Amino acid sequence: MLEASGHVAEFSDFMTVCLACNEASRADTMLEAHHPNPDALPMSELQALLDEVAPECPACSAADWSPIVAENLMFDTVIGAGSSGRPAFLRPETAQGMFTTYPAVYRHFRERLPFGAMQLGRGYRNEISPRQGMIRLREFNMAELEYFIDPEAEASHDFSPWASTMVHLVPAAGDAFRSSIPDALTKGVILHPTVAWYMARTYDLMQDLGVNTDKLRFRQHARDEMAHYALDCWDVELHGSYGWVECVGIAHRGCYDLEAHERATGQRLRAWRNHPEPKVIDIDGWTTDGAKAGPAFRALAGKVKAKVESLPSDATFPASLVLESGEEVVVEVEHVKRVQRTETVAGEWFIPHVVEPAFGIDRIIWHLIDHAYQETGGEEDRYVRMHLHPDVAPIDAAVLPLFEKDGMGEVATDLHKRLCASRGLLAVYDASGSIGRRYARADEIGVPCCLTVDHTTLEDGTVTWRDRDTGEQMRLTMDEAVLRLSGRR
RNA sequence: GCGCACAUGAUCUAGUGGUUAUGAUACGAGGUUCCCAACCUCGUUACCCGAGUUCGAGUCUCGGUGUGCGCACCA
Repeated sequence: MLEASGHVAEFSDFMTVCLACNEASRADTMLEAHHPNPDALPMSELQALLDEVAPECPACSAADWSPIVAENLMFDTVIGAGSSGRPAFLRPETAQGMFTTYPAVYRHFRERLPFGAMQLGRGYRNEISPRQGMIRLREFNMAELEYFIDPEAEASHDFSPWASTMVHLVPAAGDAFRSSIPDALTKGVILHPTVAWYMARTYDLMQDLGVNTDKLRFRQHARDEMAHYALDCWDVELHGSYGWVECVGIAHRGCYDLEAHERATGQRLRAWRNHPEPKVIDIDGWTTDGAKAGPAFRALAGKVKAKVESLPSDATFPASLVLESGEEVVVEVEHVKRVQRTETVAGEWFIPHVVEPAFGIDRIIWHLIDHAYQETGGEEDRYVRMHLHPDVAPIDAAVLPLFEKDGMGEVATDLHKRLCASRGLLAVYDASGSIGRRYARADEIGVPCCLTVDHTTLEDGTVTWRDRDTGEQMRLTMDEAVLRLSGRR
């Protein structure tokens, strides 16, 4: 499967080590001046070119290189124990399983395009030196959607909700600019409507998760950067402490993947398209008479048949034919027969195209936190707030009795229990320290609101609702507070 | 992978070849306080791992691991 998808080849770098200083370099990178595209060379040709050119080591200027070794970015492992173990790789992305199960998904969607399959899972890459904390991991989480479409069908996405939403676009050619996504599609900057559609949907998702959209941009892959099969590809980049980081890739992969797997396995990975009107085809030509041609041509019979069937209806026999493989044969009248019939063709099989939005979960979560984290005050009076969107905040509310006496503790405990019993809600109870200290604790971990129980609560059942972001307070009955919080879910 | 640096409670940090290893913050218990990290008392938690040198190593040496930075790498 990984060979079919190109990962075995594509995820390899050809490395060579300088025998003088032990510095490892990529052979193809060093030979860029001597070949138009050394990246595409097979290993043996690259080795020959390296021997011929003998480039200087970028580290020590020697020109004495070890034989080229293929370094694969996939982790290899062994399935099973001892000598019965079979070599295997940890997947570098989740996508491939969705291509190989395409026939089942196609059936599941009752054989009608468009449809999509999604997968959430881990991928593994043998990064040489990961660094950058959660940004480059050897084991990471991703969510990928393979959305299969008919390349000839008119896309009918409704872009009206995004008509006035200006986003930051960095096209492959030309300067960055602000535009709405539908405008960029109309102007031909975004090449495909379905790609534009997922860009728009992704923009909404990022906003709903609490990404600061001023720190979001769409960057189009340049031609030479795009995987060779992709027709168009836009990354969503988020800006944080590491600068602009690719967090989502939305790629139009054409029919590359299904075609590659079909070629590798022989299994049909296609969809059926009816013609608007069934096509009536008159077949008028020749074929071989197997009973006569078979014994006459033996091993060549198949090729003779192909050749004869390619002849026009006015061909005459006997005839001397040159086969595709070069042999010349004489075909007699008795070897052939006329074919004349009418066929009705209702439609055709074709390989769907696929648009793939792929989300780097860890990178997105990291940026949610990066964007939400805010320090105010100075060295002495630093105050930290985590402005997490309420939908992603792990704790929905904090219940704070002003004091744990005169029954306030009991009322607060009851309120806390009520909140936690509400579906999808998680509240914490905190009675230690001054009230300000408890607000600070809650702000620091991003609790969107605090509910404070005081003496008035004992009299009329109202609590103070304090907003994390503004510090503003209002009085609500406990019923209203519970309702409000569960309504957020 | 190469080079350089660093590694002490939950966090930040002081420190020295020699009794019980600083301090602050945080956290817990109690007190106080009627709404934004106040204050008082008490309390819990640490020298990255392994080997070596030494009477004695958290401190010195070597190796390992991890993290950061530079180079390379980043489909």
